[in-house]
Amino acid sequence: MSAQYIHVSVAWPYANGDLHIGHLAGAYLPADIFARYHRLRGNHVLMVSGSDSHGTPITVEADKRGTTPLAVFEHYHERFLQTQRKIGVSYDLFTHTDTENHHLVAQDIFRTLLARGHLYKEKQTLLYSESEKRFLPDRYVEGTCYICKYPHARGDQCENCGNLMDAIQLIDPHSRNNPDDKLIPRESEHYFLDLGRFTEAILAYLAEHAHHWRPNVSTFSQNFVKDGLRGRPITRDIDWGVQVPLEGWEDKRLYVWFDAVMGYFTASIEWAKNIGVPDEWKKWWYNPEAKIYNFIGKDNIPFHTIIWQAELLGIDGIYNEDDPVNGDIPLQLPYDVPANEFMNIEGQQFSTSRNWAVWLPDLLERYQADALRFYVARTFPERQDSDFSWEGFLARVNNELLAAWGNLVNRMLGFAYKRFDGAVPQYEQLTAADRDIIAATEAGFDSVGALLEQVRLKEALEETLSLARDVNAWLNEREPWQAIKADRADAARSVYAALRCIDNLKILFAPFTPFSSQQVHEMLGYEGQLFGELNIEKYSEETRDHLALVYDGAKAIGEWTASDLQPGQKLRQPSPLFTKLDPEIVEQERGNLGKERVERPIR
RNA sequence: GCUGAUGUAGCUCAGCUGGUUAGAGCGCACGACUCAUAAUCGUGAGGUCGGAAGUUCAAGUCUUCCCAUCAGCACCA
Repeated sequence: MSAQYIHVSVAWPYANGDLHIGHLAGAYLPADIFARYHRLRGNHVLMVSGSDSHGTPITVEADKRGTTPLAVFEHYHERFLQTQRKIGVSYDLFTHTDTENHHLVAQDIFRTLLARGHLYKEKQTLLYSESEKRFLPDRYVEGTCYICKYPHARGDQCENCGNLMDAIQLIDPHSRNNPDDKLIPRESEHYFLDLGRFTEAILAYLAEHAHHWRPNVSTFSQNFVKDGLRGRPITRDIDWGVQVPLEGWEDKRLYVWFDAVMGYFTASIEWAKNIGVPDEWKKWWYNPEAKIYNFIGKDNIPFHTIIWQAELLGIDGIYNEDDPVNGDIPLQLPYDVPANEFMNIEGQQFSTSRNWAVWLPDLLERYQADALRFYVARTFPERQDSDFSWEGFLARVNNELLAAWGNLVNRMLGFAYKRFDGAVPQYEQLTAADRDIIAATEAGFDSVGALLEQVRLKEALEETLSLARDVNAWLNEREPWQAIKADRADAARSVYAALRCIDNLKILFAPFTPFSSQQVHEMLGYEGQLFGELNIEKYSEETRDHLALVYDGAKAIGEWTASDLQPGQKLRQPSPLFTKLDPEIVEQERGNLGKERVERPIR
């Protein structure tokens, strides 16, 4: 089978605070496991994402700190790069939305949609601040709830009675920052994306794809369309964001949801520019054989199963009309949108305001990246919400990852190293049982691989773990530590078989726990890296520079194929793969929840 | 209010289109082993599958109602 083109589109985090366990569980880790699997398969993977620099969450945070949106997003963008590098999310490009490239492509998309009649103008009544000379976004507006008379209702929702509302419905609306600043309703003209025009095309798209989607995603999407697709405003009266590329619209910006989803596309284009082959992105976006997978959290489903598709349908052919060979190929829509549900923490919903959260930079100071990856992957909310608990973390890491896999590696590599002169044993002929266990782990390349291709990641990990247990069970039957006393040749056979199984398992585990697989690879005496390197690079555009996280796979030699371990190969001194966790961490970590957090520099 | 989802052993979860004594891992008990970070392996005890009714030769698996939890959407005030 020839190499496939796999695009891994990963949700863009708002750069207004650190990454937490929910980000990892919802999108980044599933995407990375999937991408690493395909990298091992030798497929052409393009995995992109970036920081969402725009949007009111950023400006709100900037106001709170008395600084600029630019400073806020650049601060967190850099922390995102460091954090994701440490936990090993292998983006080909993790950029942000405030690059020249993103602005220009987003504006081209706007113009294309406008030229083709997919946008319409409409007047909206919004709240205007005389003193600030601007329209205030809903989140900046406070007033008395027209339902329950609660005096501090927000412009988008009343915290007291929970009702959603339009800001103009508030009684006595005023600015949140300045209660004396009375707001007045004023008309403002905005562009809307005419989603209704795409209803038929979206229905056809869903009919074609939804059967292989997760049920929660496909049901939700179909209901969303059934409810009727209404136009959505794509411009706002703000000054932070992508400029609307029209004369007379200098005071307005593209609405953040509109420019953020196109990041998958704009980042692909940036990636191609960065590597010096400007058209390279078309191998995914204008290739009917390519498959685009969009990893997101459930809160974003309609944007990624309907609205993004509408945008793509609306710009079909963009940057490709003049291509003499591929000019007729349609722009590709996502093949699958494997959205995860939410990961709660110790039974409660995640919340930044209460600091009921588990922050990745803090975790990475104290725990191994692979231990976190393993536990989170083991409890992925693939079908329903799941729960992150410290007790669970302790149990899964100590009793599963360390006991079943780490210990298997440690016991046999240690045994071989000590008793067979630091080398893979030479052997005469394997027993049937030895051949069987090798074959069983080799079969994992098909069974685990099939699950990974279907994005059934939890099952894939469970299957892998179960193979490691099978090897432990077989080993207890074979007892090379007994055999070596009387029949060294027999011990050599079984130890060789064990090492070969470990060599297979190393690859099967690699998408989940890449760092420790690399360690096993080295302890087995191999050279080279299973995966490439993650680097933080600086890219310069005409008016500004930006940092990005970039995967360099040039030196990667890992392959999703069975081991061909050679007898006699020199081993390296083995050491334990995983650190055993002290049960005391459970109480300590629980104690941190809900308390104020101090952000520390990432080392 | 509407729509959707979830509720299965102490814990975390699997159980596709209904079909033999309801599964896994962890935890627990007992036993084996000692190469290994007291890790591993075997055996076992644990569930009237949220509740009630119904369809069926047969129901965690379908239908209805109810309870609980969660999410999305809408609307009137």
